[in-house]
Amino acid sequence: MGRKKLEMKRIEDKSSRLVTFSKRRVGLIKKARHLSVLCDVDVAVIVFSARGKLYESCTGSTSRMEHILSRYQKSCLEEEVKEEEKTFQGAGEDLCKRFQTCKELLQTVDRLVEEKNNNNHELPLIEITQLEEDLDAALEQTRSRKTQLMVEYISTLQEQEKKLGEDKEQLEKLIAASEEKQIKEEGLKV
Amino acid sequence: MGRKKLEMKRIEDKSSRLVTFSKRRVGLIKKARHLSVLCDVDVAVIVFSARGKLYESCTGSTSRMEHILSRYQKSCLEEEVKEEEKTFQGAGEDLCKRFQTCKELLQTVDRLVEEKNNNNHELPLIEITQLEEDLDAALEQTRSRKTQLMVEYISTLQEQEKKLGEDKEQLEKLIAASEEKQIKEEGLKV
DNA sequence: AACTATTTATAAGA
DNA sequence: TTCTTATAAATAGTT
Repeated sequence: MGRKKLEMKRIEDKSSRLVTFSKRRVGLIKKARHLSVLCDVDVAVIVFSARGKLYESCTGSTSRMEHILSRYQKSCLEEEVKEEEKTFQGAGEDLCKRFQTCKELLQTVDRLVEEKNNNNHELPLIEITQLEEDLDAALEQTRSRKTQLMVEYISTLQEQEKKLGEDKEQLEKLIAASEEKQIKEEGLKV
Repeated sequence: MGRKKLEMKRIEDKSSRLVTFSKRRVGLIKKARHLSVLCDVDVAVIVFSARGKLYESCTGSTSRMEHILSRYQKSCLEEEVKEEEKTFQGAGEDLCKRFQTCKELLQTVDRLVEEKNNNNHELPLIEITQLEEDLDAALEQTRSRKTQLMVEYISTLQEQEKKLGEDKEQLEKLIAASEEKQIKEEGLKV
């Protein structure tokens, strides 16, 4: 749309490329807004310039990028589940597929944690502590098994400790009694 | 761009709105692709129709929505940190700010976990187990403190158990010896 | 930043 | 939907 038709390939002249980027980026975001307003739909646009600068636009009912991205991820998960249900129907295979979905959730979590770590190389101790505590809370539903095993183990050990303690007491009494007896007997002998 | 200039507001006629949605959606994604190709940049477009259907486009170096969204979130976090560093300079306040950033990460994790839970109301046991194990792995760096305390506690108990076991053995020997002595003495007496 | 010749997108109609 | 076409919008190259 201009004096000359452009080939659909990277514009080699840097200056032209930057100018075109500026113009078309604005144009794209404008078009996104129009689509959103005219058709009453949610639209998000994310652009990263060659130098990594972020340009974003989010229009529609929420106008919050965070929200539309959350909706996007949810939508993808739902789509996956549908696909899985279509393609696989055996119980075992279905399980494997659901498992994969979990895997992907975990990859996202992994990524978040990793990015967090990369951003703040030296988290203060207090923050690490808080992070740990809060993550613990978030995981409460799923991570109970391992903790439970440990608790059970502790409980077993505590019982053994108690039992051994009682045994020890009894044995000490026996020894005391035995010694008393010996003393008496020795006393008698003397 | 057509026979008539449109007002920039929701198209009330449903049929027209749907047709326009279809046309402009395709147009928007085409423009996104052109921007990406011509200027050699990464572009993502997400559209949700009024009925919740997802249309997406991701063009550029990665062409993976997952990747550009991860980059987006990273970029946002970096921006936040910058803003914080600009606005706050006291050590205490800085800590509070970083803490908030952590909070937001955790909210995202919370949301993911919650959404996952909402999507699959009845996760199979095997899957819960895997989910828990993998989340555990993802958290390894941050959640060690609590586990460590438990491990230390177990270790203490184990030591006590061992010590008590040894004590018990010794006491039993003493009793045995004592009894032997008694028997001898009783034997002598008889 | 503006301008303007062209190309592109698309609203309405078939 | 799909195609056609008149017209609006976007924009490439120029200033």
